[in-house]
Amino acid sequence: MNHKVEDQMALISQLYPGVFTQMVPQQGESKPRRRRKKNKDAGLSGAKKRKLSEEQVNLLEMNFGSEHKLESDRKDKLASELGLDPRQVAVWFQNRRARWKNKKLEEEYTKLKTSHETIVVEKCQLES
DNA sequence: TTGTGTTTTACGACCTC
DNA sequence: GAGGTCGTAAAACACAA
Repeated sequence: MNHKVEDQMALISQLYPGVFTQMVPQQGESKPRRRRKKNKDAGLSGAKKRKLSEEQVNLLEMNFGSEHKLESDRKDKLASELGLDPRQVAVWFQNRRARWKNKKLEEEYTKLKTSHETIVVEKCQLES
């Protein structure tokens, strides 16, 4: 899929070793993850995966805007407001945090890349 | 159409507190 | 143990050819 973030982190850590050591634990010899069983959620009685409505997403976004983490109470309240399973709300927040983190990473990468390019230009000017 | 790339929803494995 | 991240499967969607 999308390897942009990995590329960015590779470049950043090349330029600034140690920057991501806390965010990116070394997974060098990562263990193989087990494949998920297909359509295990028989709880939904064969229901297909459904996109959330615009209204639901809007309310979730509003809540995410005010607080990125979700206490049990707030999760249950939100879920009943949205007519969703609390588990769906929790998953939505997990995925939203992941997207937010990627976005931040991308911004950070752009900033670092720009400043790196500026420095390279300055260096060339000084050398010439 | 349909083949293909991207986004979204959902879950398993593992980690942390 | 509950709830977090990470990696990824699979459905949904967008869209060029």
